[in-house]
Amino acid sequence: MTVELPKGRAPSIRDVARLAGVSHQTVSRVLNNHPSIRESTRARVLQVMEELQYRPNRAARALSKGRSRTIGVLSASSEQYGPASSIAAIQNAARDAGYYVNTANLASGDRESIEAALNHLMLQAVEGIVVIAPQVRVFDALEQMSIDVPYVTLQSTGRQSDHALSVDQIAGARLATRHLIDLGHRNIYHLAGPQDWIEAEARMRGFLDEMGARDVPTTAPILGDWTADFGYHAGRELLRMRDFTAIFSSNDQMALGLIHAAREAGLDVPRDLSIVGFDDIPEAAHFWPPLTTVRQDFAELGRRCIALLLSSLGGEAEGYPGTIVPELIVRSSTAPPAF
Amino acid sequence: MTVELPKGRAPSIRDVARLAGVSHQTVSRVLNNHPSIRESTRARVLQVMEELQYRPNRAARALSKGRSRTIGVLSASSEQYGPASSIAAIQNAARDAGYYVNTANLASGDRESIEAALNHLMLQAVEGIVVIAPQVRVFDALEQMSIDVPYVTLQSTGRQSDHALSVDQIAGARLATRHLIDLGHRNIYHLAGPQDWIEAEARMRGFLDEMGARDVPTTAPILGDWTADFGYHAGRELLRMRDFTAIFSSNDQMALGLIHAAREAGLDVPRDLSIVGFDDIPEAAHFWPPLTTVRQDFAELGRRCIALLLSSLGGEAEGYPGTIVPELIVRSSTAPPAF
DNA sequence: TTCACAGTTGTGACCGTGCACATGCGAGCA
DNA sequence: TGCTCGCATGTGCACGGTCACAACTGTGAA
Repeated sequence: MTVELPKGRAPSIRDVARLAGVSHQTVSRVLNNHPSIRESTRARVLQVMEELQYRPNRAARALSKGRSRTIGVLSASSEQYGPASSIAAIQNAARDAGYYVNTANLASGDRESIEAALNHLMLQAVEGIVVIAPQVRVFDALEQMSIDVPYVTLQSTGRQSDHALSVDQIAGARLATRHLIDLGHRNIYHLAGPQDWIEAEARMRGFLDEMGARDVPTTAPILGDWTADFGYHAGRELLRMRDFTAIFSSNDQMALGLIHAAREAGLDVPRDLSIVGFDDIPEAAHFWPPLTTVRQDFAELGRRCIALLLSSLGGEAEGYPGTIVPELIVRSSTAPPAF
Repeated sequence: MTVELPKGRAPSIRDVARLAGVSHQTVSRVLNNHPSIRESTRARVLQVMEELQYRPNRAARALSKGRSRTIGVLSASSEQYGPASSIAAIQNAARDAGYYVNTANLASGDRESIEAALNHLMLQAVEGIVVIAPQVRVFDALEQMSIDVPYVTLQSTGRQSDHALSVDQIAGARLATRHLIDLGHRNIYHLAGPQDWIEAEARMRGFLDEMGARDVPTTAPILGDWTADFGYHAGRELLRMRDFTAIFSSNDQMALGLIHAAREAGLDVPRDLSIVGFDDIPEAAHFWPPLTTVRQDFAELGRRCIALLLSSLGGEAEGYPGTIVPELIVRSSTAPPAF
């Protein structure tokens, strides 16, 4: 027996209902696992759904329930390993929780671009926003546009503690700095990330805290842009005066550029110069020399991020997971200073 | 004067209509830039929208028009530079065209995982799908699930020419191979990508074509998994018998691993061993030695991909852009063989 | 004057789903 | 028997847009 298919459109619950000999509401109940459905009825409905290749219409559901089940991700430099990993993890976690994810990329860091991206997300009626970007400016924009969906960022911000995931970037940076100090270094530079990225700020804070705690004098951190190119050029500048024996770089890519510059200047890493990175990208173990760095679990970060956002969406407020502490991975780019 | 806001819900076109003293249909026409609207009416409506902070409801629009304006991206290894760059470009291009993008990540390459991802996308009523994954299996799944939305992949597949973007990966691979042959190498290995990735296959084909055209005998390519780790381990295996003087790696990460293995074995790159990569990731210029590689314009790829998909969606079938030819970037990881 | 016509605006139905409420039915109990 | 109660199911409407069609206006030509 062939079923009569509706002409152009996709089958709706009413089509299913008609063929199963029930009301559309019964079909809806089957879809939503309502308890009071006779088993035989449920089976019949499910069978018709199968025959018709029925798929619920998300737009209709969203319209009727007033909820989009969509989470927005506002991201910058999403082609880099760290952000990309987090985004992937966020998408997986959201999908497991029955949510959809929409990503808006920042063309640049200016207000106009941020507003465009936020508008794009708001037009889709996202229920929450995850920020992976220069958060300071984004937060300003969020407030100024009077956007009232909950938002979350991957790093703690200090001023927005409710929205923050407490990944202890500061502890990670202290770990890296302590490692250098313990090796005997006293003249240590810090190559930081862009100014208003929270990660960059937290890592810088960790560096300064540890240096202060150990009474090691510091120089002003250099603000970079996360790229290997920047690390290379900054390295060339720095190496004009060799008044340091170690550098703590705010991410692995810039560390790679630094190593490149050091080698070009005829220095051996780690004999003449120790370098520590941050992130532990998969390539870091294969740099030459293999990079000592601080491992971040980006995937776990993404998962917790979604957990936090969902609990903030009024869902099951499951116990808030504790702080993630990054881990120092010692490889071969660090050694005691040569005197 | 304060406007009377509707209580809980967001304002709808009917709220705007009431306050502007027009019908809801007139508001709709303003939204859709209908030509026959008196300028004064349009201005009044726009002003009320501004006052009410009105935002159109995407779900309602999608429901009534029967179009979701959403494109799905099916992606694997989306945390790697190449895929991540393409995804970002796709998102930007789609946004510019007024589309939304939803990404589904493949947990693994098995059929179950692919079907779950495709289901996720279909539940959102995506109008088209971009595939950045082991396409062979995904295409099988697409056919078997009788999914009838148009789909596109970043690379030409041979058998699915309608859905393909003709980026000449083969030409890129030939460029790399030719470079090695021209330097004088005759014993060249190829470290390929995973078996059913179209990119991997195309690059392998280019390698074999060029070797054949120059009458250089070849050995069977080694199938890798795109990671630096794999390149490292494959390199250690290969270097047990040093019956080659050059390797063409299917991407830059594996090339990095190869260099690592070569150095550990006491070989100098490029004096004892020449290595060519593929992609030109931003870090490739800072490897040691800086990597000779084939540059792909991932962003352009993403843009054209969306252009193709949109034209396939029946939109403005704008002239199909020509083939992108990758470019060989010669750095310091290649040299004539030492005899 | 009358009519055709273009420009501008309004009316009501419809898209697919979920909710509130109503209804039918059988079991348990006084 | 009559009543209550809980399960299983049905009816009608709301959600916020768009579409088809109707209606009203003013203008120019016959």
